[in-house]
Amino acid sequence: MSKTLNLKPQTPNPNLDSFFAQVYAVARLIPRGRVTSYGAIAKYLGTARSARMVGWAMNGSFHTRPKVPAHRVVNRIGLLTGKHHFSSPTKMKELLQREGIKVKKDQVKDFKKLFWDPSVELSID
DNA sequence: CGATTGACGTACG
DNA sequence: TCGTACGCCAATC
Repeated sequence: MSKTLNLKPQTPNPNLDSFFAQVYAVARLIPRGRVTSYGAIAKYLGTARSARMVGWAMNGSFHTRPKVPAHRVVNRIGLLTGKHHFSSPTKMKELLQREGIKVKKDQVKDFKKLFWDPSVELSID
């Protein structure tokens, strides 16, 4: 094939490619009306120290299909830190409220109660 | 190519 | 208990 595969690996590390896919997969598993944190997902994937990468992966989630409920992913204190990255800074809040989650000033109410931990819900039992 | 940033979290004082 | 420092790793300047 004369057609050279000028493939520019968007992910230099093939291992990381999986990482992003896993992040999306787990995020989609978040039940409606529940939330989780970046660290929880990272920890579930075995990269607890790379919680930042989870958020970075979320950046691509918008153009990833099926769409990922990124609004259900907040930081460890239940703060909507990523709201600014949505269509509208209030979109994330409204999406959560739409699912019955009460949000007060970018803070998820009863966060601990609504917290969906993949390493627990998807537990090894 | 080097330095800085970023949707976070943990460790340390 | 609160504030600061560091680590992660990719993307951007």
